[in-house]
Amino acid sequence: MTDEKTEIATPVRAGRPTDERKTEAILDAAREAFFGAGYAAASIEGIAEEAGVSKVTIYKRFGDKTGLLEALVRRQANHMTTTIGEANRAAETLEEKLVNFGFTLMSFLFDESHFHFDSMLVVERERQRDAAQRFFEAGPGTMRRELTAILAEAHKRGDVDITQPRKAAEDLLSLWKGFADMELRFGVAETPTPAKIKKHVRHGVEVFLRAYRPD
Amino acid sequence: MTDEKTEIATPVRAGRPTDERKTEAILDAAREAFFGAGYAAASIEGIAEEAGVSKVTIYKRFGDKTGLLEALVRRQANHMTTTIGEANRAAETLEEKLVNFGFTLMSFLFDESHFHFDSMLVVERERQRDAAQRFFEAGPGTMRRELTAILAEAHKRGDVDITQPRKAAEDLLSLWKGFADMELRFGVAETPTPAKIKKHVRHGVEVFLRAYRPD
DNA sequence: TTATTTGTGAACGTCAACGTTTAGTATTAT
DNA sequence: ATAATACTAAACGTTGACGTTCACAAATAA
Repeated sequence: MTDEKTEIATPVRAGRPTDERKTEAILDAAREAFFGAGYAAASIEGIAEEAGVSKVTIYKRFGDKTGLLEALVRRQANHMTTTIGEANRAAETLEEKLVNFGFTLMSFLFDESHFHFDSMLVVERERQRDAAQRFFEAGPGTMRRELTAILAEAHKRGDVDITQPRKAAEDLLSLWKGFADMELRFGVAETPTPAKIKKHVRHGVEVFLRAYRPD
Repeated sequence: MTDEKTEIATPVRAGRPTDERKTEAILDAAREAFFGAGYAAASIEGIAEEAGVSKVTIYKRFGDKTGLLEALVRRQANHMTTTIGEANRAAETLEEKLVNFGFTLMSFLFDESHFHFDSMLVVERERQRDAAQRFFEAGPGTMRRELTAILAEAHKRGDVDITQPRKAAEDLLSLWKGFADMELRFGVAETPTPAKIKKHVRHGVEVFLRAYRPD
């Protein structure tokens, strides 16, 4: 076996190799198009032009329009998973830890591109039920799980008085997401700055800790 | 003036009168179509058929597709305004009052038809900026104003310790809307029953009052 | 160089939807 | 009865988008 040295991910096929940058460009363009206009209103032709790519290339790579959306959802979900992985950092106090967690999370959720994505997926969830649920699992579902663990541990240490950590995690997530989300969704407010997000997250943590303080 | 008896809203024109039930039927059908499929994907032909009405009638009444959407937004906003009017009922304790308010509100927000409407509007808010903002004013905006007033008054009476009633109102609204909203939006949960809504609202009020109790 | 694969551009067929027109029917006031 | 208005069905022109096909250019391994 002389091929022993070749890594797993080396196809070594003849002919012109696929340009992965094109794949990324297509997905980027698809994101903008689907987010801005919604799935139905977005056109493959427009996406191709925006990506600087032939329409045929898109069909070769993704099959059809739903295939493109699915690939996009998968990439976006991965992006979210890694982001959340970074959110759960160590910190001195519980308050600090929660603020860190919340800040990373909300920065992501209030990011323009994710925000539109979220909106689109809601409309499309009937036809893309699997995709929507997978996305929930990668995003809010994981968030809830990790936050629940943090709170359960804090309870054990006596920092807070929480008998239903999962419910409490939902409370905190709700406080964070909060009204700013509604304002954004109806277009009455602009995307919040990092400073504003931090302030908002801190406020949420304060209210939360006041409600769940021990004794 | 022999016409003194005639009410203001009597045009008394010759010819066949317009059938208002058709207008309602069209708007109902439009709601279902726009909500289910999104604005772009919904078809006027489909709406006409669903409403049992000729396509031409829709164009006569609403001009074009955006006109139809605008009329729908207006009706939905009115519906919301009246619903919220009923939400602010008197009650013995503050807790009771808040639970009442929240329950009426959340029943409305979690209603299937409103829920989809909300989602659609988000995607369409770029092209329907006025409509979206008007809707926000009629809905969440009014909610926040009324709840702020309730909380400010409760603070005066010493029932709670709230220095920023508007912010606190947003907190409570956030707690109510909460995680159930996310689950619903991603299609991982069904529309909650009234009993579940009430339980959820009560939980929110408890957490809220614990965070903002005096002393 | 040659075989092989990626990618492009342009054209094509198809379809669904918007919005209009037309000829005719239904319903009302006078 | 007549005039006026609401409404319908069917057809039409137009546009835009999906997805395919084909001939050809580009890039690579052998």
